[in-house]
Amino acid sequence: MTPVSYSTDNHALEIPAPLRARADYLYYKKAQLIYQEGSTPLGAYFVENGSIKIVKLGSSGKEQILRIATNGELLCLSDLFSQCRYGNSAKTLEDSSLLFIPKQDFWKVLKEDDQIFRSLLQQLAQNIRKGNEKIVDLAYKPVRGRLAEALLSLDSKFNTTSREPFQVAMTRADLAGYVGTVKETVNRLLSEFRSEKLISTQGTRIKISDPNGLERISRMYD
Amino acid sequence: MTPVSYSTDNHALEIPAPLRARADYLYYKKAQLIYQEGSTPLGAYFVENGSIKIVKLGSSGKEQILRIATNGELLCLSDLFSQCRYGNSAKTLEDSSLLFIPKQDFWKVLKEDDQIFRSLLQQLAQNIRKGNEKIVDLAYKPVRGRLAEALLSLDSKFNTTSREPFQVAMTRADLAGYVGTVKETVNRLLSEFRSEKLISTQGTRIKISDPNGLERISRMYD
DNA sequence: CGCTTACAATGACAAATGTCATTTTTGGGA
DNA sequence: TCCCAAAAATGACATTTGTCATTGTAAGCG
Repeated sequence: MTPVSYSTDNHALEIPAPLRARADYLYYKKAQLIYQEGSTPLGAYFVENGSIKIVKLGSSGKEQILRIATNGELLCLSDLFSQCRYGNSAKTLEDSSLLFIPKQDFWKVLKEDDQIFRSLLQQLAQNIRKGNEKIVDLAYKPVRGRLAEALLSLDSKFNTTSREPFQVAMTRADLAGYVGTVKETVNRLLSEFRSEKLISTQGTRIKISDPNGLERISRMYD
Repeated sequence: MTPVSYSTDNHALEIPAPLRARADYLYYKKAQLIYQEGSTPLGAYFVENGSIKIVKLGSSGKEQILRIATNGELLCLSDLFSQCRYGNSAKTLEDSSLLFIPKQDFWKVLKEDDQIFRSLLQQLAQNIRKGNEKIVDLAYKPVRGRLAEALLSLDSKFNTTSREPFQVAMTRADLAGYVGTVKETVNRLLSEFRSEKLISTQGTRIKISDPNGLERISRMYD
């Protein structure tokens, strides 16, 4: 089995065998806290299965979702490198299983296997790049555009294979946290999108009917 | 009342000798482009002297300042790690001198000197952390709060030693790009701050009269 | 020394978005 | 199946912020 072919995107990352070998399995139920901002990192977490939101609390307790990690992704890498306390928290969006590798073992593997080290660095650099794009979007793209973009990116992140309706374990409040707004605004804009035939919704589920239309809205302000 | 202590890091980072040994000296005049988003990284840049803005273009050509690098800081580290094109551009804010280390030499040193590697990783992790804080601020803190915060952090970044009036080579447009707004809004808010006796201005210069007041405004929305 | 250009400052206005309050819908257990 | 709590949806309203237009000011250069 050939390991490590980390493409620049987030589809089906493989967890390197040497790390997997030293890992413990952890199971979390939906909406559980994995680690919390301010506490001390004890090791690295890989997402084996499920989805995790990486969040940071903003003004008056609103949570901003920094990113969403799915299968194969590594959490809290930068915190391990920085030797500091956690700079953010991680919570499950749905029932999930993770791999946990204690700090020492983690560093040991990285020391021994330059290949893995490099690929993790690349994952880190990729996160930075995404983060920078998020900054620019937040600074200059209106909520409407950000929401359109978010729907597309979430859809591609979660509906990798199936053509099923967009189904994510995210409430409107989560969506708001992801986009950087409040849930009322999300609802209002989703209503607009609905009447513009860009999406349809049934309960929590959101189905994208016109990806090109959303794409256009998202790019309208670039 | 607890004394104000905004941002405690950046005391004079030293450029590691092994890197310095292999570096070329580059001199840039004010407002010059050092590298541009989309082009291929050839090596690493250290700021020897001066100040650099790391920017990314947003909607309708507005530029968002991702961070400002001063003495001892390394530019474009994540781009070197990611093996991708530059994800942002760097421009001087004032006449500056930089050290340039070609990619190969850079990696060589990192391979040989674990100490340096670690410290650069830490610098990178620190940037990520700052970036995440920027994301949360942009998402949830009003411009007024962000501007107050920016004035304090810029003051501490540039006026490390002297008690001189805040003097940065930044126009109001730069300030707007740093905070994530437009220059008119910056001007309006600076006027407010002025009439609230928090700052005073003479031309481009901004002097902070009441750091605690600004601090309070900045934290008002946390 | 004045000219010219870039920048700062301000006002009027419209649009986007947040807040608060209320109603409707949904989905999971008793 | 019904009921209830949680979530979605919507409306009214205030505020913040961006846009456009104009004026005032400062700084560099011949």
